[in-house]
Amino acid sequence: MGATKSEIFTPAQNHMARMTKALAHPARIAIIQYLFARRSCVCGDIVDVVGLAQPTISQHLKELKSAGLIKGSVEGTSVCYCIDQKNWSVMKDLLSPFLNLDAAILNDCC
Amino acid sequence: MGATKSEIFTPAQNHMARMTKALAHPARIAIIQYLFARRSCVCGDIVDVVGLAQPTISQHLKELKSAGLIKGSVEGTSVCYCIDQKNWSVMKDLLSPFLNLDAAILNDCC
DNA sequence: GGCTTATATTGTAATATTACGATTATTGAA
DNA sequence: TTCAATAATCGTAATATTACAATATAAGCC
Repeated sequence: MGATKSEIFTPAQNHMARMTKALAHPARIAIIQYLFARRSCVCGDIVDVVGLAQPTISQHLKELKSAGLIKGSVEGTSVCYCIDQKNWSVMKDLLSPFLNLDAAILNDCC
Repeated sequence: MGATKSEIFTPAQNHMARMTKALAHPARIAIIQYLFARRSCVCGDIVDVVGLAQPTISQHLKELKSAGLIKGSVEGTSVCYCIDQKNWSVMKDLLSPFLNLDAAILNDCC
C-alpha cells in the first residue's frame, strides 16, 4: 500500500490529477506566477524571490518540468526557465471544463 | 524538515495550493465528477463506482470536505455528499485567472 | 589549467499521503 | 433491544513529499 492506484482511473483523470498535483504547493504556485510576471526567468532569481533554499527550489523546478508546465535552457552559467506555453494550454483545456461544471443547477440534496 | 513552509507564502498562494492539493488525486477527481453527474450522492455508491476500499474513500471524502469542496449530510443509515456550490465557485474564481494567464504573449526565452 | 558562479544531485531527516483490515459508532428496522 | 446496514475511525505498512546541508557538475573567465 501507500502508492496511488492509477490503473483503476481513466487517463484523463490521471492526467488532471498530475497537473493539479504539480500545482499543489505554494512554492510552485509562486514560481509559476513569477514566470508569468516575466521579471526574470533566471533560476537564481527564483531562489531569491521565493525564499526557500536553492536545492529545494531546484527540486520544485524539476517537478514542474517533469509535469511539463515549464521548460529550461542553459544560458551561460545560469539556467533560464519559462512556462511551456503548449502544455500550459493543454492543462487549461483539461481543467477549465472541470472547474466550470455548473454547481448552481444541482438540486442540492445536502 | 518535511513540512511545507506556509508562512513564507501569501494567503492567496496557500489557498490556491490547498485547493489544487484537494484535487491532486485521481480518486478525488472521480468523486467530484460523479457528484456533478448527479447519479447519486450516496457514499456507498461512490465506493462502488470508484473502486477503492470503503475506508480509503471515506478518507478522500474527508479531505474534500475539509478543503470545503463538498459537504455531507446523514440520510438514514447512509450519508449524502454534495458539491459545496459556494466554495466551488470561490475556488473557480481563484484558479481561473491563474489558468488563464496568457502564455502566448510571453517572449519565450527558452 | 585553475577560479568563480550558478545549478543539479546526493543523502537524509521529518512529515504527509495512500491504502486497507479491523473495529467502532450510528441509524433504522424487526 | 437485538440485528443488519452504512459509514467513520483506528492502526499500521508502504510510499511520497518537503526541506536543506554537503557535494558534484557545468560553463565562462583569467
